[in-house]
Order: sequence, then C-alpha cells, then structure tokens
Amino acid sequence: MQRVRQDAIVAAVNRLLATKGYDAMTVDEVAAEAGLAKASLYKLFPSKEDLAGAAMVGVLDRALAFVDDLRARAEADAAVTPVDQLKSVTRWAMQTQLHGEMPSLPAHNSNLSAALQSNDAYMDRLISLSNRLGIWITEAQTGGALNAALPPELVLYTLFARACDPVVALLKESGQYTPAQIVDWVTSTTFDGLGGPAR
Amino acid sequence: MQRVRQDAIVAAVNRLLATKGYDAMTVDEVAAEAGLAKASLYKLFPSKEDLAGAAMVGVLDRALAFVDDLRARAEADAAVTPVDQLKSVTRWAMQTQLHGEMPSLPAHNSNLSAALQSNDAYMDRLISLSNRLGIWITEAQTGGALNAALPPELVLYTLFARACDPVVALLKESGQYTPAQIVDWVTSTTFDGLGGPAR
DNA sequence: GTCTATATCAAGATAGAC
DNA sequence: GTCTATCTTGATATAGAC
Repeated sequence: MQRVRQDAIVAAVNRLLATKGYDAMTVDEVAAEAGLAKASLYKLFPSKEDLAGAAMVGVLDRALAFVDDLRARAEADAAVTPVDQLKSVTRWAMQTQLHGEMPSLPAHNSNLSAALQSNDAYMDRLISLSNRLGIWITEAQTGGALNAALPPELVLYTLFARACDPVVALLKESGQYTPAQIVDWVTSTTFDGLGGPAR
Repeated sequence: MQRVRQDAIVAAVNRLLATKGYDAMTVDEVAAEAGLAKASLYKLFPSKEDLAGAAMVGVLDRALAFVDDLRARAEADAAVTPVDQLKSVTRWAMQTQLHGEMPSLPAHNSNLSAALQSNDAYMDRLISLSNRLGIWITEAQTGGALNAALPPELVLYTLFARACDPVVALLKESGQYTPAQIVDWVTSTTFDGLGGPAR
C-alpha cells in the first residue's frame, strides 16, 4: 500500500540523481516530485543518504536482473563468450545513462560513503554484482579476450566507472549523434581503446 | 608582492579540489590553509566559483606548458608521432592526479559551469589546449594510429575524462600498486582498451 | 589591507496539530 | 499518517573597526 508511495519517492530520487547529482538534489525537490510533504518523506527515509541508498539499491537490482538474464541466455547458447556478456552489461549501463536513469553519486563525500557502506541492502547487491562480473572477467582473461596483465579489480573498476562516464553525457548534449552511435563508440573505446580493434 | 599570497591561495584551492572536490571544499578551509582571514580572501577572489576558476587556470597553464614542451621535443625528433604525444599528455595528467594535484570539478553544477563559461582566462586556456590536442588527434587518425571512425570530439572528451578518472584514485586507495603501474595500466586501457593491444 | 564579528540564506531535519 | 510551520546548522558572503 505504502509501497506505491515508496516507489514514487525512489523513482524521483533516481531521476534527480541522474540529472542533477547528489549535492544539487534537495530533499524538498524529492518531496515535491513524489507528491508528499517533506515530513512524511522523512518518516519513510530518515536521511538524504538513505534516499540515495534506496536509489542505488534500485539500479543495482536492475543490473543484477539484467546479468541474470544474460546468464540464462548464455546457458542456452554456447557461442556467447564472457567478454560478450561484459560488453552487453556495459551497453545496458550506457543506455540507462542516456535515458537519464543512471543515478550518479559523488566520488568524494565521506558522509555518504560511510552511510552506504553501512547500508546492508546496498552492500549486498554491490558485492553480488561485483562477484558475478568478476567471474566473467577472469574467464575472459584466461580465454585471452581481455588483457590478462590487468588486475581483475582494475577491469571491474573500469566497468563501473564507464557506467557513469561523463563522455556519454557530453556526446548526448552535443546533440550531433544518435544514442546508438554513442553506445557503440563508448563501448568500443572501453574494450578496444581509442586506437580501435585489430591494429 | 600580493602575487605570493594569491599563489598560496590558488595552491590551497588546487590541493583541496584534488582531495575533497568542489562541494566539500569550504572557503573557510581555503583561508585557513592559505593563512589569511576569509574576508581578505574575498577581496582577492569575489566568490567560491572564482577560486575554482583560478585553480583551473593554473592546471590548464601547466598542461599547456607540458604540451608546448612536447612540441619542441617533437621538432627535434621526427620519430615522435602524434599518438605518442597524446599518450604523454595522458600520462602527465595521471601522474598529476596521483600526486593529488589534479583539481576536479563536479560535472553537475550549473552555477559553477556558468561562472566558468564566463571566465575569459579559463575559457581561453581551455580552448587553446583543446585546439592543440585536436591537431594531434586528427593527425593520429589520418595516420591510422587512432580509430578514424571516432569523432575527434569524442577522443578529446575521453582524454579530458581520463585525466580525472576515478579508477586512478580507486587503484591508489587500494594500496596494492605502484604509481608507475597505475599510470601504465590506465594509459594502456585508454588507448588499447581492456582487451589489450594487438589481439 | 587585514582582521573580527556578523548578516544571510539554503537545506537537512523535526515538532506538533489534525 | 500527513501536513504546516519551524528549528538548526553550516557555509557563502559582507560590514565595519583598526
């Protein structure tokens, strides 16, 4: 019953985090967008950090669902390689960003970081996603599709970083390119570099 | 005479922007670090945005000096290619970041963006740097060292984005790698991708 | 020209009526 | 359970003495 209202709040937070970022987002805006008074909102989410955490749980759940779907497809089709799956996830993240649905948090905010790290729902999902991607990363490295000289950790960080790459937003704002082009190009630079494949 | 004091302020801002970011940096901190009262600081820099602008002018000047130095060396050595020079600039940016001297500004802050875009000193240097890198980019693309299918604009944005890539900070914080390794790896992923060169 | 002290304001959070 | 109205705080910016 209240679930509907919570979802409206989380959706508003997600959109505001994606467009304005955490610092520029105010709790007043969230309340206004979700259509309830700020005091009511604070009964459901005791702090701004909790709002951010809920939005991140939402996007991580969507990512995990996408990953699970990829795993199911791969079981049915042996031709799908781990690196293909990593590319699919990357493309999904960029499409999400282009749709204005990828919440992005500031790298430098110790209060927020601390709150997130003690948010079990968030940490569980972050670890789950990291583990599942980690399996594909090491498989791709042993198979030679990803550079085995790189620490798997670096590959994981890079994929997370590209999910909110400012380059995507800059290209979108320029208005000169289609979403499909942007996704293709940024995915290509992530896996093949600026030099391009097969030089 | 006052130049010394201004430099102390800009150095403090640069360090604070590199470590805490724009939003977490307070003018009180800047005044404390630079060793003067906040009111005195406001006589020299009328707003927080002006402080950020001055720090950005500083780092852009250092980048331009580095680029000019590269150009001089290339004239003396015909074996240096445009893509080598772009890699050198990228490595310089990452080293600067690892030393805690790369100021980073939030992508989403309309007040700050507006202030910077009407800051002539900042815009002049940004455009100069973009132009000089743009020359190397198109040369490298026609020479086949960079993927010619990518818009030059995308390559430029990517290089600027990598200069403050959060992956560098994450690897540094993990404490497991040397600065040289981090610079090598992140430069390699930028130009050759996660797949690595010559697959 | 520099500082102390203060104004001002935006935003996170809460009290208390209904 | 929801809202209006308010508290509180932290940070930008300024007034005015010396």
